[in-house]
Amino acid sequence: MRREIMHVDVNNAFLSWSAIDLMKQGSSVDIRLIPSVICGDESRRAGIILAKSPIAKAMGVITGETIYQAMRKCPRLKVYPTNFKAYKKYSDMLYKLLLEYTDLIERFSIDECFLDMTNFLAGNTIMARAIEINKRVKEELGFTVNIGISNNKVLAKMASDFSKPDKIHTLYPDEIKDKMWDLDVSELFMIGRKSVPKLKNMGINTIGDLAKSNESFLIKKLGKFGKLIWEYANGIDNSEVIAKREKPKSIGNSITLALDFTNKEKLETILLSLVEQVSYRLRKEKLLAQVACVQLRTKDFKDFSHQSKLPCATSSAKEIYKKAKSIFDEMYIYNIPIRLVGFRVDNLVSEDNQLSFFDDGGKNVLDETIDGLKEKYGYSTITKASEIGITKSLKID
DNA sequence: TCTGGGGTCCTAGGACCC
DNA sequence: TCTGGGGTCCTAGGACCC
Repeated sequence: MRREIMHVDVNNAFLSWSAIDLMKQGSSVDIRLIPSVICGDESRRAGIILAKSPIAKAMGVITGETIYQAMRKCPRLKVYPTNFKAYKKYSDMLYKLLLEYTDLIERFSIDECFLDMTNFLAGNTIMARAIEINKRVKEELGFTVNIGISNNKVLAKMASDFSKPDKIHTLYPDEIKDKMWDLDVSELFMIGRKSVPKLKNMGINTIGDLAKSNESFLIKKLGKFGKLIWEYANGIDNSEVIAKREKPKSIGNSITLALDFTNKEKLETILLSLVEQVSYRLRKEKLLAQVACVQLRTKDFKDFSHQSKLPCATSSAKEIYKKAKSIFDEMYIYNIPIRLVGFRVDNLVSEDNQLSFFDDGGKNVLDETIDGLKEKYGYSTITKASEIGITKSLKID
């Protein structure tokens, strides 16, 4: 059956949302209209550009570069911090509005949704619906969206990426050749930095070249990924719009340190703090972890990670830290400056699945008490000694 | 004063078993 | 002291997305 799929993409989400929020707080400038960027915290060495205004863009500022590079291109640049609380709020407002049009919405990221409209059009055309959504978002929420329309997700997503902002585009199968095949192959969803040179070496420059290339040759060269991108280039995608959020498959946190650390005890303290954060999130999701994974990044940007199975599925900070510490001991190399420490848990299983087999799933009273307080007063209110230690060492050292 | 943080999925190689 | 092939599990690393 032919599906009716829409992809809704907020134009310049972080910058637009920050702009609206700043004005709501009394600012008289609309930062969308001046040379401005949203940027991570430079003092924490996270100073990279996350969004830029049209004027900043015109001056050559690009997403992902450092604030230092951006300032050289555009010295008058106004820099604003991220405000994820506000972003979440506007994202939820958009989602709520979209729910008036269909029950089948997949929140693909904070600023993108897929809508399956197939059984929700009630005699209207999907284009009429898109026009209405576009208008209402602008008028009621104060920002603009691009909407892509087609019969599957990948085509709808490609369509929403055509000219911006505040536009509606279709990309039906009979339009693929005209609208998509002339684009550079790097524009195709899932083709990133590393794949472009590989494809160019094979003489594949445009999406059309990819579509017309030999599928088995691509599979031989790139495996499953080759099949996937060949299908995308030909507009083939049978994946469903998934409305309800599934449980996460892994949970992790990482931190770039304000300074490179070589000291083992300090790194361990940071690791403990990450384990506490991660295990808290794990318990909130009512999940248990079976694998622990420690990630380190050196001063010169070499990443390495080690993982190991936990003796039994657990969400206890103490149990998990025991494993994390032993993994770290085995990885730690004396005197190598470390830039980033990360910790994640993997192979997650649901608490209730597990409890029938193990009496307590490694639960512990201290974790539960702390979680209760965190729920009541917010995450930062109560911290174990290790977390306080962290804040201090990050600031003082 | 180079280069964030949160995820998912895939692959390759080694260990181990039959 | 040398040898095959299949299967599964585990780990490290790397690609992609936003």
